[in-house]
Amino acid sequence: MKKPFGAWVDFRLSPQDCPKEYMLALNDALNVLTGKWKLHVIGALTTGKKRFSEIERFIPEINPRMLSKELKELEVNGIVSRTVQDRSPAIVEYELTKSGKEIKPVFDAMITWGLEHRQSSIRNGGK
Amino acid sequence: MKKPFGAWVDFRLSPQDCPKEYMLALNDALNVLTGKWKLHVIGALTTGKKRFSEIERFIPEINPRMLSKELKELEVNGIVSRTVQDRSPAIVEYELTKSGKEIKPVFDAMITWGLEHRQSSIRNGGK
DNA sequence: CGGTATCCACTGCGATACTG
DNA sequence: CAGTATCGCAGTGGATACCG
Repeated sequence: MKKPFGAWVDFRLSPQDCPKEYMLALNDALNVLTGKWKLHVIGALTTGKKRFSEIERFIPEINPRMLSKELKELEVNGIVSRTVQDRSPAIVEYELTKSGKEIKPVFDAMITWGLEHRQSSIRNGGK
Repeated sequence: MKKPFGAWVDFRLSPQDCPKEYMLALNDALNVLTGKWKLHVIGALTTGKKRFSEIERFIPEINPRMLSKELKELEVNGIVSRTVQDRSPAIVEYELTKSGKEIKPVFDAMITWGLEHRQSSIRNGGK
């Protein structure tokens, strides 16, 4: 962590001489983002704490099985927290953790790249 | 594109009122990175232009079918370029395109987040 | 050398129905 | 309300063999 990893280009990702921790970190980030609904779920929670059914309404096309699965994965990965309020009908609330909120710069980088990339794809007449 | 997208938190990702282009950009970025070997292939090519068999040696566990497939996808997505030198035994070389090289900040953001996230996971005794 | 072809296992995801 | 159970299918990826 001490040395800033200035250049990606300076190291190889595979297999021997690649900084293991960077690959792990990269994979962590990727794991958080893969799966059809992760982005949507995180997006839903960026507007604040929500209950299961609220998220469902936020992402109309998702089915409860998938939502449950994605939430569980995000929870295991420390991106969202799940809290149960023991009222008469129990209330379950999901919320982004600190890590979950801090993922924003990653999205921003992806969006920046994606927009620029789209532009150059168009310029090249490319697909 | 004019307005910098300062805050992710300011918009919802799903479904109606999310800036479509951001979602598209985000998905573009994600598409480039998903698949078991994409990261490795890009990593291999960050150290420069390489031939098919060189990449294979760089990623020993990959099989030719997968390498071929991943390279084709990366090519279609404008991340790598493929050039054939018409020597007697034809030489095929793969190289990162401009877009391919420019993806570095995305990786850096992911690594930064991943490293920090790992730290806080440990602090919380979590995982 | 730079790939394809074939086959097969595993998994992601959707649809639908059901439960404490 | 907040999920789980079951099924089924399409897509991903591995192993191995083969080709110009």
